[in-house]
Amino acid sequence: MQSLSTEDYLKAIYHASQSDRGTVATTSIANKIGAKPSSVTDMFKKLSEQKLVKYEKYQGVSLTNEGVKTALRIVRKHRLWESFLVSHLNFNWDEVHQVAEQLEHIQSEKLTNELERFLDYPTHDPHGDPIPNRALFMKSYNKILLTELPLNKEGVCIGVKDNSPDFLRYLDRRQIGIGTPILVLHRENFDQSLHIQAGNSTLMITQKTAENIYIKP
Amino acid sequence: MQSLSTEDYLKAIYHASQSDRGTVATTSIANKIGAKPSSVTDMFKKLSEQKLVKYEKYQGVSLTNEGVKTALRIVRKHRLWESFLVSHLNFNWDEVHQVAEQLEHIQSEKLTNELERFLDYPTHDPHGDPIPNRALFMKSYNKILLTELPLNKEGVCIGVKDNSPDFLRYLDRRQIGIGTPILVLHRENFDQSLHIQAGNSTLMITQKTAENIYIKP
DNA sequence: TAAATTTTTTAGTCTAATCTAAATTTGATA
DNA sequence: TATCAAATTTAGATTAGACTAAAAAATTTA
Ligand SMILES: [Mn+2]
Ligand SMILES: [Mn+2]
Ligand SMILES: [Mn+2]
Ligand SMILES: [Mn+2]
Repeated sequence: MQSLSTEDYLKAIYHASQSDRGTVATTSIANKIGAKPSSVTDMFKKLSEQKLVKYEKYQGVSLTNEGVKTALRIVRKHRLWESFLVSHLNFNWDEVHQVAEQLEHIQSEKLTNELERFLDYPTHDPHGDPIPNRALFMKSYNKILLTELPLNKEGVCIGVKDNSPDFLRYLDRRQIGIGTPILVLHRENFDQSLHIQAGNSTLMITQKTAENIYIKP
Repeated sequence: MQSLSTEDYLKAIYHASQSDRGTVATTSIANKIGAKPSSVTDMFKKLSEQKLVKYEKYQGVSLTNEGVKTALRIVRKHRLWESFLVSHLNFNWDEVHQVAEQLEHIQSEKLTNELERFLDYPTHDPHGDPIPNRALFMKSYNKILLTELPLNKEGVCIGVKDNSPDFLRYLDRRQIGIGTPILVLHRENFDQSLHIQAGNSTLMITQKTAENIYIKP
């Protein structure tokens, strides 16, 4: 049984190794967790003793199989709770993360599995991220960034890379959400900004926005 | 904002002062919490500094108004979650306490209030205990112990005093639950055991059982 | 490749929450 | 009311998780 803190570290390492592929650096976790690098080093040692990560001084960490499983159990709970908050408790997708950050630590297999059943076995959370099933398996669609969608080829928004409330509320105001059909009408060469059709409306978005939106082509 | 531990102490003090009326002794909390008396003394001092309890050396503690409010906010969450687990997640009433013990610490007013709305503003939890509303007000029925129910006077089970899984499962086997109509057919003078009619079946229960069942006369 | 910079670790400190053992106070008993 | 037992507090130690400051290693730059 892990402490709340070690669970957050494992999850952070898991997410970091998804994007970085391979070993994860001390500072990258320090930034994610909001702790000092020296604290992260301490935790790396602790996790290493528990055989949840492989750690070599100055070389960063990587999750062991057991570490991945533990991380995925947290991710599963996090995303199931986010789904519940949106589907039944009137939360908006920009409000759920903070609360799920706490709920993900509740220890009860029965609770997790019954929640999953109650939600009718959802496969993706409100941000379009895949939810590991009971066996910790998840299938993600193959997806591209909106920056990669060819001109005049219809796509559908299926997720976001940046989960910050600021970005999510910005998308709300632009009426872009999961499921919104999107068409790139024009790509401005000068600054890579895009004119797109999102649902019924035509609008302009910056490159930075486009590279945080996932598209099913 | 309180730590998980201080919240559990406040709740324990609240419950103890409900039954004991007045100040609460160090050992009584030590037993409830499962800690040593010396640890409890330390916590009493901390809570006293935060003005959540009134504490005088060797004289025990009593909650301040602010302490009562804080305790009731925890109790509210505990009982709402218990209700949710039973009504939507297929938990039995003997399984919910342990999980609610964790869920009660989740910090989100919106979550609590939306959960309450989702459950349609329940007034009592699965054990028959009253749920404080948003204003922390709760009205409890007036109730008596089954030991006090007069012979041949119809009553209804509306709660239990002992919430332990052992007792609750025992009641399940006897088909006694919240709402079960109960009639005392005979009281044995020798050992105060009772012959009762519970729902459709007639059965014998000990005094100890009877004094843990609340009845609406 | 040597120097400078950045990253990471070590050493030492702090706080919250716990404990044990010893001292103190209270309250009951003789 | 003096004595004793029980309850409570104090003193001192421990553990997890964090921090700062300084040292060491790795990496980048000149
Ligand atoms: Mn978390
Ligand atoms: Mn999410
Ligand atoms: Mn609790
Ligand atoms: Mn209850």
